[in-house]
Amino acid sequence: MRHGSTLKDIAREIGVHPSTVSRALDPQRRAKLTPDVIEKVRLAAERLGYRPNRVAASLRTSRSMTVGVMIPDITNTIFPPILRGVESVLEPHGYAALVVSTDNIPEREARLVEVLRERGVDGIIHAGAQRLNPMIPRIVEEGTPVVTVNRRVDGAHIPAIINDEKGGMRLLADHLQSFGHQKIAHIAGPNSSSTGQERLDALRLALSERNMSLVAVAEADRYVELEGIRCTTSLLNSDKQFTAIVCANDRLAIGAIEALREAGLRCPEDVSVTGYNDMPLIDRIQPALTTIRIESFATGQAAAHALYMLMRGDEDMVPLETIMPVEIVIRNSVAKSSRMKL
Amino acid sequence: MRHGSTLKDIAREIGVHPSTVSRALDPQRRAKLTPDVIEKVRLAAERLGYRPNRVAASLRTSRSMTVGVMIPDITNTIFPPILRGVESVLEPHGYAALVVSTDNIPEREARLVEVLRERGVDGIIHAGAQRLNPMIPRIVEEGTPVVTVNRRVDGAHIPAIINDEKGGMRLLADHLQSFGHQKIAHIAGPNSSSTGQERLDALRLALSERNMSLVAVAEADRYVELEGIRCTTSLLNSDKQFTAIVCANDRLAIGAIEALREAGLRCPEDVSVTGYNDMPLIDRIQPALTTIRIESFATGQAAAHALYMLMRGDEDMVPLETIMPVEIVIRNSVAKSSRMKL
DNA sequence: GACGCTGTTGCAAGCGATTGCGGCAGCGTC
DNA sequence: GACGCTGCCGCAATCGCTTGCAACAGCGTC
Repeated sequence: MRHGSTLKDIAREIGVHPSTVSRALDPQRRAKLTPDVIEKVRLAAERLGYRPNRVAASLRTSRSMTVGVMIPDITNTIFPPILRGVESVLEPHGYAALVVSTDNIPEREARLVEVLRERGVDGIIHAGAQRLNPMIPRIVEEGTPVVTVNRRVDGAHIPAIINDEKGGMRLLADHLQSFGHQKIAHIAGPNSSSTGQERLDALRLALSERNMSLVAVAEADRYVELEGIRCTTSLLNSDKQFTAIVCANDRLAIGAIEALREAGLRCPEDVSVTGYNDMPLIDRIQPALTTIRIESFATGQAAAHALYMLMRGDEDMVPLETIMPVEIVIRNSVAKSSRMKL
Repeated sequence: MRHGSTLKDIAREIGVHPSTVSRALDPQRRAKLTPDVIEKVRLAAERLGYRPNRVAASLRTSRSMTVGVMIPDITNTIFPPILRGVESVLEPHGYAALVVSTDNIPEREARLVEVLRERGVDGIIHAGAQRLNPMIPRIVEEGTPVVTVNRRVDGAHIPAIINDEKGGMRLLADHLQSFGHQKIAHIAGPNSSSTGQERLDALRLALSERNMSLVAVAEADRYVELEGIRCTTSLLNSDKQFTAIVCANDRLAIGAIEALREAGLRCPEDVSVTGYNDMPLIDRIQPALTTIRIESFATGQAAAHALYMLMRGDEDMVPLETIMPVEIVIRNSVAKSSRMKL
């Protein structure tokens, strides 16, 4: 007796058929009923403490009113705002979110997709960071709407919400150029991640547009400070000359700054460093990091909105790709460099 | 035809009754069947790409194998690890998590509880920060197991997972004392939050045990840097003398350090500051903050474990209160103070 | 007053899985 | 050879809700 009462109870109580109660309780169909009946149902429902059983409704309608949200690691600061964004648009429409962590492990991801589908989610928001995942198109083929964030799926027409990486790198390039930087090094994200590859490409483009040169690239294995340190020392030990390091994300930049310090170099006086994402507290470190702010919350909203359209069947209303604007946040990690030959 | 095939399909395929298929697929009841049948079912299930419909199972068994996780704001860095911890123990048992954000708004919280119960969650983990919430005991009375984290519910016997605030404040007091601090100021969290009140009480106790004195307390309205600044300036403008400020959390401490700087005071040379929680990147600010590390991941695990026991009906196996250990992380925000009269 | 029309409610068939109970083989025992 | 027991499987009800269709009441119209 977990559930106090059912439609049948209410029906018996006021002497109507359960189907009538069902209709009376649904704002959509309610219109077709006598106000008197509606009112009686409402009263009885309240009196009995009726709580609709969505599980039963789901079985009948095969719509669960829940969506799956797949996130590599909620501990990564860019994801919580995305989740909030998703929630903020879906919850008012009556959807709840089943949240799972993939850790970017393909097998785990595959299993979690099963978990979600067994539970009958009406749609999935996939915030994975991996570049290729053949599983996603399969889900779509089987009939579950999917929207991805931060990554495009080649070939399949799956709506993707992505950040304007090109724009971000252009902003950074402009800013660096305005301080006279010409020779840039880059610490790229793992190339298994979509952002890693895309940001590298975007940087290349932005620099070449401005006649600046990308003199060296080091690839991080993971987006962590330690890798930022490793890559920076390897960059420093190479014979390449550069006056600024553009990092694929903020944590890498933190590592870069630390490695520079350990090497006896000052940031930004000797070499400038830029980050990406504008994570919380990144404005409090020394030097405060100049970085690109991405609108994670808005990204989550956009993804949810797109998914909602898909779930309603308005497929043609959702663009295959929506590019979220980014902005540069100028702080103190970029300056003229003592290494520049004037 | 969202779902490819059902138990009935498999049954028809190999000429047995659906109930037999159901049993063959369940590791529990499988034992009672002929290996031959089990194998045929397994094969047919695989061939047809059978995916169990948990919604139907839930309706029948009234167990949804999902739990609700209520979090004030996932954007707050202490919560993501808790969520991961919860997931890490519940997921292996076949549970998925419905995650909702309460924002600490009572009405919203009430509505979300409805949302969760309509969806038939088997249990709820409530990581609220509010102190009193009469709704929680009601849920329990209605038969849904609940475990709270970070807060006790007076009166009701609802298992709570809480951090060892007393221990944390003692560690801080010891550390401060070892540097000669005697007169301590405190920036407390909002008194509507359970941690706010408990940490204040714990600090009081720890200081009195050591013959140190709490000379002033300022209460923050919210756990944000701005409030840390406001409280610190108000503390500074009072006529109280103190050499250290113990803050109820790290963000408040960041504000405190900033306010000190603005007031021309140095941290830690003039006044020491301590934080609480050990949030990410807090070790990178200037000065690196000495704080208390709470084990959020383990807390989530403990909560999930307790809830699991409750859901299994082993109520007597779960303690009403489990206190998670904390540790002090000593960095550079505490030192001897120039304000001490030697 | 009969007819048709409109509008409101009842009917019943499911959605897909679970499960207590009963049936019925097959075997051993006397 | 009959009986009983064990073990495997089938039967059918059920969980609570939705929904196309049928029924029927009430009304207006001729």
